[in-house]
Amino acid sequence: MSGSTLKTCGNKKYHCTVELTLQIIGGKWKPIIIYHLGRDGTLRFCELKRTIPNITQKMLTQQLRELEADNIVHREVYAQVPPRVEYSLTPTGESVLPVVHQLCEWGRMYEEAMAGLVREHAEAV
Amino acid sequence: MSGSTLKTCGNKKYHCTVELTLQIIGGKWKPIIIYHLGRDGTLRFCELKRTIPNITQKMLTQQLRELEADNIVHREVYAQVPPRVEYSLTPTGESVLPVVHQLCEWGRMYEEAMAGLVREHAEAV
DNA sequence: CGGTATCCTATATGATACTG
DNA sequence: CAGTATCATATAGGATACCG
Repeated sequence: MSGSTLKTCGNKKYHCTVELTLQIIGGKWKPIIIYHLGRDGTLRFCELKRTIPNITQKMLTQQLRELEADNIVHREVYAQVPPRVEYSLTPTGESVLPVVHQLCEWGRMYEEAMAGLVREHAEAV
Repeated sequence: MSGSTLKTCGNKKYHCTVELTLQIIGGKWKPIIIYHLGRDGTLRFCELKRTIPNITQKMLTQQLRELEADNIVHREVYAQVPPRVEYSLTPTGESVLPVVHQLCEWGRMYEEAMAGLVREHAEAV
């Protein structure tokens, strides 16, 4: 961990594998996208957009393209008018689901723990 | 997950708990710092600095202060000349170790899988 | 030794308008 | 519907110099 030699994987440069993982799933919207694709299996662009209300079209496109380049997400284009594009997780994408869920789970525990500390402090006063 | 209501925990704002977790441990150097404190128990500032060769003094200080504010790291100051400051994980900080390790582990698997894909491709050509 | 302070660059994210 | 293109802003990260 954290040696000074720079490694490469695809387009990513990193020193240790935590960094690599965070470069792949660490974007503001990426874990959310992965989570929903993991839950729903396949979603169209507009469905993802509706599911994640605050995301802009630009960010959704961008993050999906990066996830696709990193072999996390599969993009299936149907030659129709109007166009239909469906997104789903690749096997590699599915392998990262437990990681995303653990991030979620730890955050939930942390949330509660901090709420507890605040309560204790309030009672002490 | 990903509702549009903004939650608050300490100084952090987030929609879902993945975001919260990544705000806490997602900095460029934070997982590395946590990892080393998890392995070594207690480290002085200069020891951390030496252990993470590429980090600047400013970033190390900054990330440590944020981790301290988030109750991940404990900072113990000894009133001496020259000064001596020791850092260690809080119980909350220790609870995040498995998460960091899993990020590490998934990255390692991903690394190998991608190397495998590249090899296959090379053989096919 | 363990920091601050200042300045600067790079990257991430966002708002808005337009398009096949 | 599923995008692009452009412009603007915010935040992260870094180089360097100085300090008790």
